[in-house]
Amino acid sequence: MLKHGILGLISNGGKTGYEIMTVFRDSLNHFWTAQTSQIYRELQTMEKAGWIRQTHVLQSGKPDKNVFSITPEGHDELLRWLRDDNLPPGFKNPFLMKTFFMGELPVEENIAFFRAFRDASVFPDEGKQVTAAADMYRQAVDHPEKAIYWKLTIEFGRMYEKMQREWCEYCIRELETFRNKKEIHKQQESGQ
Amino acid sequence: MLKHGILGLISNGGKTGYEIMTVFRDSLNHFWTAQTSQIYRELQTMEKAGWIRQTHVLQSGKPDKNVFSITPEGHDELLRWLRDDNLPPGFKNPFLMKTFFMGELPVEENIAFFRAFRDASVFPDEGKQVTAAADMYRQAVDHPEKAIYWKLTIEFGRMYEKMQREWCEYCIRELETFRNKKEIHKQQESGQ
DNA sequence: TGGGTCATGTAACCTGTTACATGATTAG
DNA sequence: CTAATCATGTAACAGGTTACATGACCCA
Repeated sequence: MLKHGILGLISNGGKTGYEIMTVFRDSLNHFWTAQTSQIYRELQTMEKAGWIRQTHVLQSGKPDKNVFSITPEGHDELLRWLRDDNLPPGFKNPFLMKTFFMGELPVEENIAFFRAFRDASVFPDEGKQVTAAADMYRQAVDHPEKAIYWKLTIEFGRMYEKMQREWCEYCIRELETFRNKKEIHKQQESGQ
Repeated sequence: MLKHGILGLISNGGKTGYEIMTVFRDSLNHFWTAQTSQIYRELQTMEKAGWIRQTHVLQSGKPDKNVFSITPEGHDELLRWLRDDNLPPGFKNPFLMKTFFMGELPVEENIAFFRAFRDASVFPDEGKQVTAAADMYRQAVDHPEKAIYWKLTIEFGRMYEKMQREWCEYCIRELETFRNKKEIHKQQESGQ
């Protein structure tokens, strides 16, 4: 998957490992992450596979760099992957895992957990996003059709966050009802 | 993470590796997956860590089994994890990755992609869910507080699916508008 | 002179997937 | 008779994280 992300990124112009890392960090961070260590490793295997090709570029005042560009084989692979209706691999959601086993803790603590989760914005911070947006729109001068797809992924992030907040509200309501029922039960017991 | 899921599962009664696998397959499948190979490996390392303890049980008419139960140390670790507000590790969404690079394909193909995605139910099939629900409610006789948390995760799945369908609708609308604009542009050109 | 950016990587480790291997019982 | 269920694992590989290591230039 990361391999295909890299192919997509260099499909409109060669990039260094470092540049690829910055794009992941600044623009794709709301749906994928990648460390330099992994990027350089993937670049090596992709070159062996013939999907990309390396050019050593000498620079003055800066370290030399290795620019990776896509080969025709790499572009074929990119299209093949885009068209392939592979099911996503096993879905993992750590928050739901926690939620599932939360019964081990007091209800009050769980309500606090959901309140904190609701208030914590998971979506990348405004500042970075504005920069990323600026980059995108600069690219869009040449390729307006690229910007639209970026907008679609951003909209997903927004909708996901909204849904998550609503889900937290639902959880809080459910747990409060549950807690209140228990309270009444207790009071009745001690009243007898 | 899987380790903590396993701890949670055996916190209310020892289980075999096989039983743990069936719970992942039947009840937790909407937010986590795990193969037996991984489960048995994790059980080994968890035993070494002192979180769980193994009892060999002889059976007649069935193969012998190894029942794993949680130790006090394991239970401490479960609570520690539940309370730990660790950020989730790098979020990965293959669908958004594809969306981002979809500009490489014709718009018409992309619209078809979103239509297919919208119509494909990612949520586990009804039948299995009913069985899982029955299991949960059977458990709930003893522990009504456990069933509520399961309900919360199910509700997340429902809300997520709904959001995803709405997002697909949004994407289809955006791409149709984009396509229509291009069409008009083309007609104007050929009209000149 | 100290921190940020540009630039490249290695090593060890952990997590997850795929494929393989075995074998008894039970229900249709 | 055959497929499903119960039951246990190993081996190889792929993907991802953390920690470490180096070094020059530029700006404050």
